[in-house]
Amino acid sequence: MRRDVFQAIADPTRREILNMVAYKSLNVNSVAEHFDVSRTAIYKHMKILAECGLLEMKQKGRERYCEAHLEKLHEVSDWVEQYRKIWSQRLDNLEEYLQQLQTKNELHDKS
Amino acid sequence: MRRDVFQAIADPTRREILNMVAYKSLNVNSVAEHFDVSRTAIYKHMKILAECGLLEMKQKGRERYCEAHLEKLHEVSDWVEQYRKIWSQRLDNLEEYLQQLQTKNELHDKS
DNA sequence: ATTTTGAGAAACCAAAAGGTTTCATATAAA
DNA sequence: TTTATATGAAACCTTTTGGTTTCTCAAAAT
Repeated sequence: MRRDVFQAIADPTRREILNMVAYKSLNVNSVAEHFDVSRTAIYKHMKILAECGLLEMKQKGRERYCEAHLEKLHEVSDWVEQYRKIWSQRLDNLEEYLQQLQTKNELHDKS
Repeated sequence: MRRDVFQAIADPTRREILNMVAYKSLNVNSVAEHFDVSRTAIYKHMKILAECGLLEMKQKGRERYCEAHLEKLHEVSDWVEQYRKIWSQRLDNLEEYLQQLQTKNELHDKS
């Protein structure tokens, strides 16, 4: 049972669940109603999200309200950020190179 | 065969492969050597990365060099960024609230 | 020309993922 | 008190995943 954030967000249904509870807490049933799979299936997705810390379930009477712990996504954020730096740096370099090329051509045209 | 970026990066071996080729291209065998599973297993991981656009395989003689297309990670970057905004905003609000509380207490102490 | 090497494909397998239906239990509502 | 509702757990099933071994093929090296 690998239960890390990367694996948790790999499933599109779980990403959608996360999005639903990102702004306001919802109980299990109201989340499940938005999908056309069984409540139990959705419950299991929510459990996975909870197990890796992306969600917290708070009992309130017989209901259980789920709130997102978005900070947990920092793991993904940090991971992707290192690569974003690389690829945007490369884009910048490319742009600069093209700019230089352009300048050279303009000089050449004038001569 | 769901082949999206989120699913591709869910596997730790694939994340490591991506990291290996992020800075310089490597052929299949030299990537495989760094892991203790079979070359074929690693090859399949690389194929998955290639199929979702995170990797490009370029034939060179009998070797095949793999280069990372990190820009493809923008899908993840964009997705996580929307939530990062939310959670950092919430942290800011909390901090501001605590600051105000502190200020109030100081005024109270002086009276 | 023969052998070695790098890579891809095929067939197969066990475990994990994602789903289902059914049952149990606690709380709320009638 | 009885009934309805929200949730959790169990047993089960199918497909996908991650791995294996074996085979083939083309390019390099001998």
